[in-house]
Amino acid sequence: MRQDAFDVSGGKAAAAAPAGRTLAELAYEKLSGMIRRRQLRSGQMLVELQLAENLGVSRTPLREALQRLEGDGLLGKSANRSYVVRKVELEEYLRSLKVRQILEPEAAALAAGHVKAEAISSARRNLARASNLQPYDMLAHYRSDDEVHDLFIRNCRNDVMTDILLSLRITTQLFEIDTLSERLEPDAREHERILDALEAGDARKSRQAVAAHIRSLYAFALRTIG
Amino acid sequence: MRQDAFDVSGGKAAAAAPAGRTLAELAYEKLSGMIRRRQLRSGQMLVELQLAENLGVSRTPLREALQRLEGDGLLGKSANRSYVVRKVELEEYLRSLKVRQILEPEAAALAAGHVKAEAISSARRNLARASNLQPYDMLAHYRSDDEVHDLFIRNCRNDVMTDILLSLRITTQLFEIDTLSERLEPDAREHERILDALEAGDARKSRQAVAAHIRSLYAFALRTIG
DNA sequence: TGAATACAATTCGTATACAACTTAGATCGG
DNA sequence: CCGATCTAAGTTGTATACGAATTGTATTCA
Repeated sequence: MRQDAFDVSGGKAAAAAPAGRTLAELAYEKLSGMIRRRQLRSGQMLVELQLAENLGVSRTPLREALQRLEGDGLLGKSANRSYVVRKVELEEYLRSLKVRQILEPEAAALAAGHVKAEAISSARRNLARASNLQPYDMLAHYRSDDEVHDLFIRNCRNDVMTDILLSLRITTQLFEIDTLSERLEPDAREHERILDALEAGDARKSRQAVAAHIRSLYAFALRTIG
Repeated sequence: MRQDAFDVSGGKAAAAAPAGRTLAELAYEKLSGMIRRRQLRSGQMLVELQLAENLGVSRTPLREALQRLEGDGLLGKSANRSYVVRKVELEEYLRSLKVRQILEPEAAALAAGHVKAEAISSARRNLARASNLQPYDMLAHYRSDDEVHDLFIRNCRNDVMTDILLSLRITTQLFEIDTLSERLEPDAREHERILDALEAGDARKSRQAVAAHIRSLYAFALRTIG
């Protein structure tokens, strides 16, 4: 009656759950994907009963999913207490970029020399593919972006830093920028430099390449919108 | 029928809620306090029905509170699917210190010159009081610690950074260290240097003082436990 | 015609009942 | 005496019913 990872007190113990995944988890994953794929637009109000019927679950597990999504920063609450897809304004986007500017270069430096060559070449392939897609495909752009940043975010060997950087990327993706296609070319160029540095296992160059990339994002946002 | 901060689509709109605070929020606050005050020990398993009766609410709002607390990192889930008070091991503590070592000095530099003199002197008073308490009072130690760090965490004028640093402090406080009383004297000394730098509005000195403090924490943890 | 008020509909918050599942303990067989 | 299996108790997951509060609309009166 002892658990694996937790030792101290505790009472009797027990359990319960429908075999594999719970409906709440399922709803969470579906909604998370819908938001990221822009099937639910920023600012859109979510009505629980309606959404529940749509997903084929009752309100209880749906609400659990909504609460988790709020915690992740994907949803917010309107004055009505209704959930809404969070809208990230320029100000918050810039602030989160400032934090990323501090952390991500360090993560890249820590990851240098610890990224599998296979993962790097995969990122290179998808980067080239996304760059050449006609017409411009925003989702492919985001996917490639994720893949590159994930390389050092997930390989910096510091779980705490990884979690923080992953959640910061949510903010980034929730920020809707209608001139995003203009970032395709500079992103590709800067990402390649990052991949080169990681591949070489050069911490200093990795740090520098990521720093330059984020500075570039910051300047672009200011120039285009601010 | 338009909300304040959210513009896009949305449907009709509506609302509902028991006047002031909801039971879920109330339960959240109570539990959060109980964990921080160590009334619920790390690793302790929480039984929903039991806890609900204890707090005088039904399982539904209680579960909402538990889910939020899990999102905050205060609770985890055991293999039983039961919630447990999260146990932070040395490894995670050190990792979170590494991240703090990167971010907090920057936060302090950003906050320098923007902290109200009144807040600083209050922190100084409570610091002195906590240092002289006989016998050693862990909770007072933590409270004073919070007050000092909050000074620059909440005044760095970057919400995103503030939220991240606040959640990192949860990890810190969940890490149970039985020789914490030995930190009383060094903490006091280092905190005073931080307060001096903030009071002078000197960004460089603030950054340096915070960096030194966190290095000291790191070294202490390694020396005492590792 | 305009404004104020009453009403109805919609929505979230909460309690509760039930189902699914796990574990502990007892019982039975070898 | 040891092991396996069955049973019962306890816990979480889910559905649903009801209550409370807000908002949009209609109605009425000046």
